[in-house]
Amino acid sequence: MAISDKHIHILKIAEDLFADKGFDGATVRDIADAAGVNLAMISYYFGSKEKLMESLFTERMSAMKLKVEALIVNPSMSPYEKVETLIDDYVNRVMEKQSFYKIMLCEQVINKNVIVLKLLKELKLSYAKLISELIAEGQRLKIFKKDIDVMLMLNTMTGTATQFIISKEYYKEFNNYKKMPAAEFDVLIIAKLSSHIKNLFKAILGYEQ
Amino acid sequence: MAISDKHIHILKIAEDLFADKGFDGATVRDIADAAGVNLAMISYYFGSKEKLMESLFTERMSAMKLKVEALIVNPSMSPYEKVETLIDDYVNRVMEKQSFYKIMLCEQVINKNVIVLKLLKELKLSYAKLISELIAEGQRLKIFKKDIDVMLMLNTMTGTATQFIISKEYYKEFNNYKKMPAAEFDVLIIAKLSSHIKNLFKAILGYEQ
DNA sequence: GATAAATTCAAACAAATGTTTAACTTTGCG
DNA sequence: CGCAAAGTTAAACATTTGTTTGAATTTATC
Repeated sequence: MAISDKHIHILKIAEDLFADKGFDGATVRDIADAAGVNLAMISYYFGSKEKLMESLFTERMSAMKLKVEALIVNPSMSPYEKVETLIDDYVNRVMEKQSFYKIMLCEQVINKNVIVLKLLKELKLSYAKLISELIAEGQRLKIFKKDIDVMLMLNTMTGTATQFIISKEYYKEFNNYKKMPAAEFDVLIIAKLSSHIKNLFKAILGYEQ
Repeated sequence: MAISDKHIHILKIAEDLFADKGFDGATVRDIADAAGVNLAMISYYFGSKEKLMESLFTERMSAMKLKVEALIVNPSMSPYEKVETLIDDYVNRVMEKQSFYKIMLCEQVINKNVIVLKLLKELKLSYAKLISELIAEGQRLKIFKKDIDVMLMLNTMTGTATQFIISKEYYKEFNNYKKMPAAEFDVLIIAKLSSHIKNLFKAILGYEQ
């Protein structure tokens, strides 16, 4: 199916609503109203609410894979630089696409749509495999420690970042950032999150600057 | 309202269903059927589906608070020991109560029930405050580094653990644990998770054994 | 500008949902 | 026992839900 501007617009609106209310909580009427289109257009364009969700995942996830793959094979970077770049990229992406990462979080818990599930599994495993190779390369070069639990390490990166987006408001309150403009806060927290996770990875991988 | 065995039984069933299908995805009929009670009993016992959820949160969260508080004020432990115990306790609790932690995760994303939201906020902030005092104590004793971002540190603990429970199956597949009995795997992974997080905290807090 | 295809719309549809009702059964207690 | 309270039930209720329909309108093509 060719993707038109209308498709893209509805996907964006649906993304925000799914993130706010969950898949079951956001009704087709909610989405149609927010997108300013007739109720019937959702079925007309996507076939069904389920398929709308699947389109959203296919659309959003296709962009993710390529970037990581390109980074890993880049020959001009050391494993150490690759790890740091990986973290920067990940943190930036999560902060930029908070709605979608919220949806991913819920879908991983709920496990209902088999197509979404398959996409998530594919992404997760291929991601872990790629990073494993990167780590192995660093271990051959004696930059990284032996016996790294790659998935646990990745859990720490994804967990810390996603945990942050769902408790962002508490973070602001606890650290007195309430009056800071949203844009300024985002810049600040991206830097904080990145350096925090890099610090953790340094401990896990055992490298020194 | 006094809590009877029936209350407890329904709560347990509802907990598992909410974790599997989400609050909106699990219907009152689902819960009644799974609990082996008549549909009307849910309203009779709890008032409504929403209040059932609230009861679940009040019930499950009341147990959590006390334990942490008791640990923090314990005078016979050093800050270092307290941190390590805290991690052990947390990892054990998450692994033991996976269903409830899944629900908490989704509810934090979705933010609908104001009472649940209030309980979550209270827990999160009071938790952060308690740990802050513990960290401050360690800093006075020159055991921990200066300038610790307590909430980011806690995000890493909770994020790593919750991320693990939602990607457990991928972890098994990736590390060839598929044939291991579930109980054995749980023991193994609790140990792995604990030592992993302790290692991270060592890097954050800067202490040495 | 005529014709066909694509798009949009209000209305209708059937199924599912949370909740209530009112009758019935069980329990507790003097 | 007698009887009131508590517990249980099947049925009904009013909404809400995702989806479809068939007519109207717009767009594209010749």
